[in-house]
Amino acid sequence: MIILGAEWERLLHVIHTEVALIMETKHYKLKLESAIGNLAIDYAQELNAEQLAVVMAESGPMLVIAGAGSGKTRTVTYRVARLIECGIPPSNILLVTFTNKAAREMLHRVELLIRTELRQIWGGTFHHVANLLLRRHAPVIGYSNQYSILDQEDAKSLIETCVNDLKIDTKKERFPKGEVLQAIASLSVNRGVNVQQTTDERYPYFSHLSAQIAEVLSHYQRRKVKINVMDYDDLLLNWKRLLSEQENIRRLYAERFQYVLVDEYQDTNQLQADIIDRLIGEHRNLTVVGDDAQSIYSFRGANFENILQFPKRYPGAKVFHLETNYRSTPEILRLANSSINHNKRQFKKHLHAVRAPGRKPVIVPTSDGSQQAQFLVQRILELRDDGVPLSHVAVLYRAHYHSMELQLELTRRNVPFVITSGLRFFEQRHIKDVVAYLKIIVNPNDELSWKRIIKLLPKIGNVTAGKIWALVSNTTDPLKAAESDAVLNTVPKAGRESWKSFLKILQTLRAPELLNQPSEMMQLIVSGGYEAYMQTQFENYDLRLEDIHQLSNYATQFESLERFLSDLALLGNLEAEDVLTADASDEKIHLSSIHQAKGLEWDVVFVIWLTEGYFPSYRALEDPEGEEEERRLFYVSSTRAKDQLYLCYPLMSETGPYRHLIQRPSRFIKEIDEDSYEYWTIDL
DNA sequence: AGAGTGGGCCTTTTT
DNA sequence: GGCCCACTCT
Repeated sequence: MIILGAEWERLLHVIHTEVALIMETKHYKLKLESAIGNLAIDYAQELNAEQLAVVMAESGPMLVIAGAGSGKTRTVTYRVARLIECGIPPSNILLVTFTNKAAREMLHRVELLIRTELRQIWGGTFHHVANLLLRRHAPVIGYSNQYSILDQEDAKSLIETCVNDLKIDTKKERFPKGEVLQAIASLSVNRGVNVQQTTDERYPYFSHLSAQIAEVLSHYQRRKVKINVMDYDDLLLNWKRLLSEQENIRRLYAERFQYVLVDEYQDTNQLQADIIDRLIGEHRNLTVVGDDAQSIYSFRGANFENILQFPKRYPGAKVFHLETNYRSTPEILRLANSSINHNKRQFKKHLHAVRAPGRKPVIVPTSDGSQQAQFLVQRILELRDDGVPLSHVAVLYRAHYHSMELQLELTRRNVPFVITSGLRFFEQRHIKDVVAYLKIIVNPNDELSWKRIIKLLPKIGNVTAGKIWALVSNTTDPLKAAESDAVLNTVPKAGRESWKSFLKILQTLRAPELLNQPSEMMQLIVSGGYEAYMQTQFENYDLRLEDIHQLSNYATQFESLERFLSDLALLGNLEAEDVLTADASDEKIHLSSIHQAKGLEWDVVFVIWLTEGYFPSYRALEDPEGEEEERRLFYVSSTRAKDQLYLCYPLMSETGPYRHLIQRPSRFIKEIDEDSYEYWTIDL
């Protein structure tokens, strides 16, 4: 057999990682109870009976139905601590959570419990773990280890390029936009369903185009491999491929991860469930935790059948229930229960409160959105006078634009607030521009980043950028190729001077002493011309410059450029805030979409725009399962409150898609028990 | 081919 | 109220 160079390297790589993994992994088939006795933690003292049962359970598949506020995090934390106390090495545990922040917090709490540092434990989101694995094994499935990660916007624009390449006439007949195509691709991959079926089910008005759509998407798929990039879905898909196409790799990780815990299981999709199925191998030590009543991500492919059918898919699985709510007053819980009981498809549960009685939730009709905003500000200030700090108050809403009026009013009245905004920090233009420079240093084949930064230069638009890309791609060293005269002559005369200084920056960035110094590199990009560019482009240039400085500061803690870039791509919205701004939450009220409020809690919660069409949203109701999911969303929002809950609905709206109509209160308000709340009428 | 301007359209949720 | 698109001028 003749083995060619690249193939040989791939083999070497596989052998190398296998050996490394075997060295780390041993077989642990402990009976957990055999190790009780010399435990440092007094579990029975610190947990209630329901929680204790979960923590002490033996190996094997188990499902924990954890109601809102029932101490889910606590339970998972103690279970991990206990596994470690029983002798399971941390490196044999995998903890998958919904955000990376959640994983960090849980692991930190475990460290406090067992008084040891836990570096070797693998924890994070599915995407994060996928990235860790793929950085090791990408060559086996046809990528280089230096692949870049596309965010949604990048994915969208690459798909649009594909539509252009295929010369599809988007005018003759209305063809879906990049955003829709990206959503179709994503749903198909995550639900394990083909494009035809996705369009039929979710975009029936594009059904007749599904052959063309499929063509665009397969073009997109090949294109990504060619330029060595993965989008969010590829991370999961390629993780699954690794496990199903490479039996040796699957076996290694099945043996390595002796205990797998998955949090927020109700929001996993088919692809994620498949990955877990393949990963747990023969030992079946899988703990999944979640609450079917809080499944709110079907729009991105989550399938709450995963949690409902878990006992069937894992015969012999034990099912545990955490039904004691420590968070909310009985009044708030009663209202939430009375709403969620209208859902048919769920596990039966009897979530009960242990806290002392408090105030009844309040329903507040207002004449319109601006009166609603005035009421909120007034009530928030009264609460502050009564000793409730602003940081203990949150306003939640179904869609980001519902908060616009309130933001104006808060600003006008000088009430400080933080907002987990629609636009993620890292998706802002100036951040993406600077990061694109770094990306091509790591992955010089990254077409999107190339085009992004050269289009910032004067006299270079789509067309010229395309020509330049054609010249530098398919060369062994695209960064070097950019210095050729052929490229310079492609640039319009008026733009050649700035092109030359651009080349200088590229050269500087590649200097060996800057290798893996993302922070210094960013400073150079800014001083090398980007600052001047920002001054001409943005009226709030100084704020944006400050953002970049903070990011650069954050970058200092990374030992490699590639790690920094992966982290940025996979960091959620909330986490960005924590990472970059120390003072984010002192003495400020919190505005958030309900989705982003998942897992959080506040003393006082206001839910706004509880108006038919807004919440539940008309769009969501188009789907037959939409109403139940919207009701779960309402359940999530009301169970965020500890002491006080206010449900507000304006009767008239001057803005928004359904303006100038008399609005009706949300069905979610009408259907709850009448004596579970009181009404307030507002005079302002 | 790029850059700038005005009219029409649409408002869900995100790793 | 903001964003995208099409159109026009350079």
